[in-house]
Order: sequence, then C-alpha cells, then structure tokens
Amino acid sequence: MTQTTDKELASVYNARETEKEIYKFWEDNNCFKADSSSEKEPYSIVIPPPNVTGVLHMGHALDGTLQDILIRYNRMLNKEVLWMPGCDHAGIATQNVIEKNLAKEGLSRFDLGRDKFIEKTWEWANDHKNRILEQFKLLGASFDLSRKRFTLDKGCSDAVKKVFVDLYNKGLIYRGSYIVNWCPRCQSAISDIETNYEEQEGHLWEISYALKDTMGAIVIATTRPETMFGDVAIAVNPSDYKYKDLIGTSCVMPLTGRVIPIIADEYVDKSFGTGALKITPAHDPNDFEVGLRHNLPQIKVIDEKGNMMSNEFVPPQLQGLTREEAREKTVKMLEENQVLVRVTKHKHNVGTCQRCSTTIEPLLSRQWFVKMKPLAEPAIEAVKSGKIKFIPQRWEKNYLMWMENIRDWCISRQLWWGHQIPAYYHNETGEMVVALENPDPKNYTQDKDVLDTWFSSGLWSFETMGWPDTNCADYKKFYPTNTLVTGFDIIFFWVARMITMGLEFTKKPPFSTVFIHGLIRDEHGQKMSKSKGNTIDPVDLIEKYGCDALRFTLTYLCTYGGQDIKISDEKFEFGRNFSNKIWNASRYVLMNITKSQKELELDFDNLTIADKWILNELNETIKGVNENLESYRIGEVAGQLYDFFRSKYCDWYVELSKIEKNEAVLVYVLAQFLKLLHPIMPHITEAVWQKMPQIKESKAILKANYPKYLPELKFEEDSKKMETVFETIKALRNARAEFNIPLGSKIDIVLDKNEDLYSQIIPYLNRLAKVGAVKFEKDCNIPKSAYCNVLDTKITIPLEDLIDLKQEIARQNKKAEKLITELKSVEGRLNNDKFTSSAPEDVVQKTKERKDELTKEIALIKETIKKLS
RNA sequence: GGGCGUUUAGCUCAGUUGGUAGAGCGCCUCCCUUACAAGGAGGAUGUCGGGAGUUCGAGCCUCUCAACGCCCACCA
Repeated sequence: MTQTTDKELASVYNARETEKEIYKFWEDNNCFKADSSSEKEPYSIVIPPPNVTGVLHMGHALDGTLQDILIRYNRMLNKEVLWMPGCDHAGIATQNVIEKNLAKEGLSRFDLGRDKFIEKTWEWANDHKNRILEQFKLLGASFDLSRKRFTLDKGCSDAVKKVFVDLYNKGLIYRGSYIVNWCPRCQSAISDIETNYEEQEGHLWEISYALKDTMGAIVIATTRPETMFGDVAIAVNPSDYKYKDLIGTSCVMPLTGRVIPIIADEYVDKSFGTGALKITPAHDPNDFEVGLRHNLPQIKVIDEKGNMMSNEFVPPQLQGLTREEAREKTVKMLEENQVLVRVTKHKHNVGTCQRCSTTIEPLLSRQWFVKMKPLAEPAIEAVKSGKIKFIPQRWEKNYLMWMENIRDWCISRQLWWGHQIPAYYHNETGEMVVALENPDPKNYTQDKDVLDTWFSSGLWSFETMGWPDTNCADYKKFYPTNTLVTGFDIIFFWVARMITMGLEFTKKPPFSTVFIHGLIRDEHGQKMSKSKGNTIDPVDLIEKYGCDALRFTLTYLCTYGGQDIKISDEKFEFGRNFSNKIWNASRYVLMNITKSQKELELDFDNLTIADKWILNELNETIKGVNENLESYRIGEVAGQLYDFFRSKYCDWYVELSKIEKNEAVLVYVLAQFLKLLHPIMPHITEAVWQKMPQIKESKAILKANYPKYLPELKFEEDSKKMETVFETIKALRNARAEFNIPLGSKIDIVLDKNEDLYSQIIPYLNRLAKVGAVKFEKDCNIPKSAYCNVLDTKITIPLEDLIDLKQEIARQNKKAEKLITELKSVEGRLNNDKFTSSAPEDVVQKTKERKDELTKEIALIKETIKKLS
C-alpha cells in the first residue's frame, strides 16, 4: 500500500477535516440564506426549537438530519428553501437549572428576588444560547442562521401578548379557581400533559365516621387520610341499598368533630372499598366536581409547599408537617381513637411532575386557562380532511383521539422565567385589565405568573415568520410551512398546539405534512437519559466517525413506520466504512481521468453493454430515490443508494473499468450518484464534487439539480445480458473456490453456445474469473471437468487432476436438488386449474417461463452428472 | 379500562398494492489483485411468535392466543 502525505490522495478518508472545510465553504458563500423575494417555489421547515440551555443529543441528531435531508433535497429541486432555526426558553426546565446552581450556593430564587433571578437566567441563557445551534452546525445543518429566533425575543413576546389578548377578548382565555396539578417542588401549576402517572404500592385505609343523629357509623375508604380534614361530605351511590337510609343525614368527623352531610352521587362506585367516599373538593379533581354539583364548600388543608396548613380545620399537632409526615401521624391518631377499621395494600397511580418527578398535589388554585373545545374543532377538521397529514398515518388517530377529548389548558405557571401574563390589576380596586401594555404603570401591577412554555412554542410556525405583520416578506413567502419533522413524544405538547393556534390566528394550517420519526434508544432499547448514564453524545460520534457517517447510519436505520431506533457506538462504523468507500472509489475515478472536459460528454453511440447496464441501474436508482423521498421513505433512500454504489458501481462497474473504460460514463455515474446522496451525506459529496473535472451545472453540489429519471438511459435488453455475464463470472468464481484453484492458475473454459455474447466479454472473464482460454464447442466432452450452467449455456471447465469427480458429482447433485424442489412447486401451481384461471396473466406467464428455465437447467445438470459418473 | 406498536438468520433490523424471504454486524474458507484490509471473492444459517381462517398462493389480509413495549384515562 502506498502512503502519501497529500491529503487529496490519502487512502483513508479524513472526515472531520473535510467536513469542517466544506461547512465553512457553504457558510462563506452564504449558501443557506433564504431569499424571500425569490420567484422560486418556496419550501420551508421550522426547527422544533431546542432548549436554549441544552446540548445536542441523539434525538436532535436524528431530527436535524431528517430536516436537513428534506431541505437539501428541495433546494436541489430548485425551490427557495428556508430552514428556520431557533431556541426555546423552556420555562421550567431552564429555571430548574438555574435554581439547582443557586442551591449549590445554598440559595433559593426567593433569596435573589424576581428581577435578579431573571437577570441571572438571561445571563445563563445568553452564555449558552449559541451553543446548541453551533452544535447543529456540526451536523451539517443548512439552516439560515441570519433568521435565528428565540421564543423570548421581542418578536415572539409581542406575538404571545397579542395572542393572549385576542383569545381573552374572544372569551377563549379565562381565569378561575379550579383544581390543578400542583408541583410542590416547582411551586407551580402544571398542565395535564405535564403530569405523568406511575403505579405505586400504597394502602387503602378504612375509617369510621360516627353518625350524628343515630347510633352507628359509616365507613369510608381512602388512600390519602391526611386530606380528611378538608372533607366536606360523605358520598354514596343513590342506588346503594346499604346506605339508602343515611342519605340526607349527617356524620361527625373523627379527630376534629366537624359535622358533614351524607349525600348521594352517581359518581360513587358501589363495589369499590366500602361504597362510601369522602369528598375533599380542594384536594381531588373528582371530589371537586362532586362538590360543585352539590354546592359544597372547598376547604384547603395542604398548602403550595405540600405542607399541612395552619388553620381551624387541621388539628394543631399536624399543622406545618409535610404531606408524608401528616399521613403517618393521622393514621396513628385514627388508630388511637379506634376509628381505623381496616388497612389493605392497594396499588394505585400517583401523579408526578414531568420535570422533577415530585408527587403532584391536586390543589384548588386560581389559574389562567384556554378554552380548548372551540379551538380544537378546526384543528380536528384540518387533519380529518387531509389538509394536514401525518406520516406515518397511524398518528392521526392518536392526535384525533386527544383532540376530541380535549380539556381546557392551564397556561399560567408560578415561575419567573417566561412570558409574563399581560393582565394588570389596579393596586387599590383590584380591577383587571388584559392588554398589550400596562394601562398605567403607577396604579396597575402586572400579573405575577408566566405562561406555559408551550404557549409560545405553539406560535412558533408563524411568530418566526414575522407574524402579526402578515404583509412582511417572510410571512408571505414562507408561511404556511411545508413539513414539520418531530418525534411522537411532543405531538400533544407541540404539534397539536401549533395546529390549533396556527388555524385560529392565520386561518391556515401551519404545515401540510407532519413527519413523525421514532425515538433514539440505547442498544437494549432503553430510553437514553443522563441519569441512566446510557447516553451517546453525537458530538463524540461526529469526532470519531464523521458527521456524514452519523447522518448516513441514522438515516439508514429510519423505517417508514417510524420505529424507535436502537443504537450503539459501533453501529456508526457502518456509515464510516461507507464514507471511506465513496472516498476511495472517487479517488480511483479521479486518478483515472485522462480526457479533457469536452471529451467527457456522454456519447450514446459508443456504449458497451456494461455502460448501458450501469446507466440503466443508475436510472432505476434515480427513480426509486425520488419516489421514496417524496413519500418520506428516507431509510429506503439510504438503502438504495448504498446498494447501488457498493454492489453495482464499485463491485462491478469500477472493476470492469479496469479492463476497458468509458471515462465519460465512469464520471457521469459518479456525479449523478453524488447528487443523489448529497442530502444525506452532504460534506463528502460536496468535497468530491468540487474535485471533479467534468462540466458541472453548479459550482456547489448543494445547488446542483437533483437527478431525474431519464427515458434515454433505459437499456433493459442490454442490462439483462450483462446480468447473465455476472452470473457466469459468479459461477466460475464459485467453481474455483470449491476446487481451491489458486488465483495464480488460470482455468480454461468451453462454452456450448451464445458465442455472440461471450466473445464480447472474454477480457472480463480473464480478469474477473481468472479465465485462460475460452473456446466455443457444441458437444464438448472432456471427462475430468467441472461444469456450470448459466441459463441454457453449458460451461465446461477442464480441470485434469485438480478435480475430484466425486466432489463434483456431489456439487452438481446439490444444485439439482434445489432446482428440482423449486420445479415441483412451480409445476404444482401450473397444474392447478384454479391458479392458471385466477392468478394474473403476467404471474402465470412468469411461472411458465420459470418452469422452462428450471427444466432446461435440470436437464443440463443431469446430463453433466451422467457424464461424470 | 381504551388505543397503538413489536415478535423474521447468532445479534440489530429491512421487507411499498398477497407471487414463494434480504441487509449490516458476527461466523467459516481464501486473497495485501496498484481506489479502498474502514477492502475483495466464495460460503453456512430462518417450519417469518403459537394456532385457526380467507386465497390457486400468506412474512404481508382476517380472527384468536401469548410475550414485550408505548400512549391516553385516573376508581377513592
């Protein structure tokens, strides 16, 4: 092997060095800039904005790669493309990071105060905000950074305010006291979808409440005894005969002696527990509903920190305890008072905070909500009518089910990092004004709460395009966008909200296709997470294998069904090896070009069958790749290109070119292949492209035209002939291997027919199967020979002493057996009248042809065996 | 409780309207043939989760059972 210091000729591809150079070339030439004044057809994608303080993870790598593939493909279709980049302020997530840092210094956000805290968070965000988009560059992302946005920038903030005020004025945003999911650690309300449920092993406590007016008691069952101090009633099912006489009477609560009514409500399940249910409207969502129906008071006994409150309802010895402590103590007290009837183990689901896993406290709280039903209707219609379609389609069902059962969205958060709610209260009268600006900063104070992060990301598709200025160039050119690419995990959080908000405020679906891909998992199928320590850093992979290798491997693993993708570090060797193969094959081609640019034009009058074959294969690949890109079968595209390049171009055409070459075809096919592959492996294709001498339509491959199927490149007949040649070479190689004939010694062959074809390709046989003399003879009869048949051509390989006749007979028998099995099945079908009458004509025809082939081949083999015996 | 997904070679997974199973990695044999050993040539390996059905024909369609996984709902 020759080593050279010249990196242009290095036999091992240096991915990182090339990638850095190429990306810089694109940036220096402003290649990613979108022109809103262009006449070209637009194509746009908005990035799912990553967390401003985040780092690139494998999910981004996949999501970003797929977006970049679509962007680059459409750019090569000569469209005006815009990939809009940006970041999300990620309210709770970011605030948690800052609070954690403060905690290291023993401080809480309250020690700093709101202004100082926000200032600190901005500092952090500004320090980190370029990091993740810089990392996206390592992925080869061809987004337009000149348009970079941030959900807390002026434009987005203005859009958020306008949307809030408009929705409020339309009556679609309201404020009220309801049960919400409260996270005592975040000290904030969170929405239903930010609440996860996990099954926990708990207890069911049965507690006896004495009847007030008569002897006896009613026993209720609860999983949360500490909430009993907030009880306002006992409810039973109206049809429950056990309790029929008690409805309308009262009972006396243990421990506090407070008197509460016994009521009847359909909600109560007769068969669960004791059939009697304590009603605690301030701490349970279902009890809250029951309470409203019966006009019951709401008594809060647990505060926002999750501690027992200090009020007249909570016994003094429990006041100030945590929920957990209070539960233990309450049970003890109940036991001491002999009102604890029974304790059983009970599995139940407990709500936890998506961000910090703290157990949720359902809490009565005054919050802002979006009335979702009216907004959901057009969003449902848009998907049902096909104006927006999901790929894979099965997600539509998921989306529709959620939308059709939508509940109001709690949008206020008791955080500091985010869009402060544009509601202002008069300092004295408390009068509320919802407006874009504070009507009178002296006398009005703004609502302390901020909005759910997803409120602003829900506007992302149009707020980034200049909305509410619907006359601005970007909005007019690039909105609505075309494709949204994301994982299924944020369909409800983000996709659904963008569709509702987009339709409400722009009257247009914000995108026409939602392309959903799977999640990246570790090699055992586990979700990757820092806490599990099973993450793989895409930046490391890029350093180790190259960005193109990462992109190609991920793309290759993408299935149309959007299955999750299991990865391990070593899997990326696949992409790296392919990069190296491309590099070396290109190197070979470049080293072998002797002709001038003019002479490298395709000359259709001067093509060998090998040339026609590879052009035909290329053309078929072009067809498949275009179809698959249009239908989002991206993994299939990678597969087809891999197969074409390795198994067709390198294994055969390049090898054949060492015997007899058509430089024009060699270069043409490589150039077309590079263009086809460019969206997936942008750097290496650009690097090779720029070294190629042939006449090019574009200096940068990124702006070249994507190859289209060309009827003039269809050479069906000659391709078939060439396939026969390959079969022959394989058969000869196989025979050589079986008889261990060293490469040094050539084999002579005798063919019994098809002189026309084979005499053309004698040099191929010489070189690729190490064949010596080639003779044509009808009835060749050399006893000590090996045989192979290609279609109906019989090839005799005289081997003299090299051959073990028994071995050759066995070899032939084995071949015959296989064919006979197939022949039997084929004949079975053809002898079946039902098959011949009901199967499609072409299938029957093909089966007949196959039968003839098999019959001929088997006859030849039998004849061979006879001769050998 | 409702919905969805998965089960195919030793491993990881493809398999687009039903026509008789493929890739990568791994394994065995041979080869440093001047593009590439991150390579090349040849080879072995699967009653396509079980069962039933529809069909001339099922990995693919229908039903059923099983295992694993996910989402939604939230029964105290």
